[in-house]
Amino acid sequence: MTVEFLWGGRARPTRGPKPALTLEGIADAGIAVADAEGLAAVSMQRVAAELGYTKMSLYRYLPGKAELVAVMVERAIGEPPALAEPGWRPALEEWSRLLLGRYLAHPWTVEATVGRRPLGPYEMGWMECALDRIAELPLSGPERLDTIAVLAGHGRMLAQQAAAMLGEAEMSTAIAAVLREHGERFPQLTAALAGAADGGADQAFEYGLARILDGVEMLVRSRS
Amino acid sequence: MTVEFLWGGRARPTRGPKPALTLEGIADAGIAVADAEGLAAVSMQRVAAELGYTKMSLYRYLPGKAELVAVMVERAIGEPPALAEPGWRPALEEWSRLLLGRYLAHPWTVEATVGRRPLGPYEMGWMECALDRIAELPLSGPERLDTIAVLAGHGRMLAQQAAAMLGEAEMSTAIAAVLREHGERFPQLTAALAGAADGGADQAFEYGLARILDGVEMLVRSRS
DNA sequence: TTATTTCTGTGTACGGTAGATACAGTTCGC
DNA sequence: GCGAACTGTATCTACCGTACACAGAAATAA
Repeated sequence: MTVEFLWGGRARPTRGPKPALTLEGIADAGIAVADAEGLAAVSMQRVAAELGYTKMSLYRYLPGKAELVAVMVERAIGEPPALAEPGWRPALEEWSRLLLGRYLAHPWTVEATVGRRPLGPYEMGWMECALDRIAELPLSGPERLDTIAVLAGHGRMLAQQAAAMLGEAEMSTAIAAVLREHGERFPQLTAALAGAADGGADQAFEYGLARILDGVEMLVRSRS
Repeated sequence: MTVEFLWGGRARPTRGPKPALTLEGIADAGIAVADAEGLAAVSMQRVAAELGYTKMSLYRYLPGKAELVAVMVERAIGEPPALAEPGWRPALEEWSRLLLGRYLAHPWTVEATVGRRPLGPYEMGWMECALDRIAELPLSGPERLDTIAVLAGHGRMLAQQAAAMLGEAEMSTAIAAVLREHGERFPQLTAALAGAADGGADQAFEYGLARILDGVEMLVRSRS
């Protein structure tokens, strides 16, 4: 259902009144709501109201809410990039940072893409353009897939973490508040957090990215 | 709100009738529903019906649904393990595999733990016990935190991926079906998937785990 | 031109959700 | 025994997604 909607071309009928809305416009309205108030605030009613129409009119453009969210995700992630960096490692770094940027620009995309769901053309395009840059490495097909999956997962995790801190004061405030009271039960956690207050999320992303790519580079070197 | 509920002790009042339910029993009923039919099937009504009570009676034990899910997650993740393996790397491997096991046993926990939310005692205990095993490494506090965050994120990603394949035939069926039609647009993806059909998720998890820990080991060695 | 067909947006209705509130019954401390 | 405190229940509001019937608009066929 959703997969046909994402991949199938939608032919405009010739008869009848001109449609007042467009699929893209509806999705953009949904994205605006999600950006401002979170994915939970996105309802048919809300999106339709944002456009000045009734919720039922949206069903002329989409089969249901699942498809709305799917299209929103596709447009939020956007077209896959043209990677400028030469060499597989800088290219993967660039790819990872660009993907993180998309996630950070629309933090709700992480929430919207958990669980079983079909991928859209853009999302597949992102995978394709990363795989293209590591095609020549001495890695098997599954290994290449797993490599970019780990990188994408790392970006998702960090975007989620960054979004959690966004509305809050400093670091993951909930943790801090709890540690102030139960710190003695978690000495290592307390100690590790004491040395924080630096770059935060940016630092964390680059640290993980470097470790993952170091690991990939080790494997590649061992096979050359 | 949720954080006080997870961390604050609940004192039983002395007067009045005996409670017919327990918080643990309610959470377990919720877990049973989520295991069998997914997190979406968990509603106050459904959980109460499972116990033979009306939904409003649950509000005597929990402030709301958010707290129910939080308690469900805590019980599903369970007590942090006592890591048997000696040495930091085998210990982290054990920790990662155990965590993945918990996620796989209750796939909805991944879905239930996206976005900003307070951590419970068990979840913090998992972090603590991993941090304890890498406390002596030449890594800064944030680096130690980021290390286990990357590992946890990898486990989450894989559990999610495994859950997506669970109800389906072979590999991520949606991708396969799409590639059958639009394969020429994604040559690298097609090629990479052609060499699959092996261990699948298990293989993918071990691959990523090895790469990440290789990267950490490189960093540790470079500082010794 | 008129009639017909097809599509648009809307109004209504239904079953589901979370939760507030008011209430009747039970059980303890005094 | 009595009153206070607590239990579970019934009722109510406010949403949610969406199925369906319908009036009006636009393009085609007559």
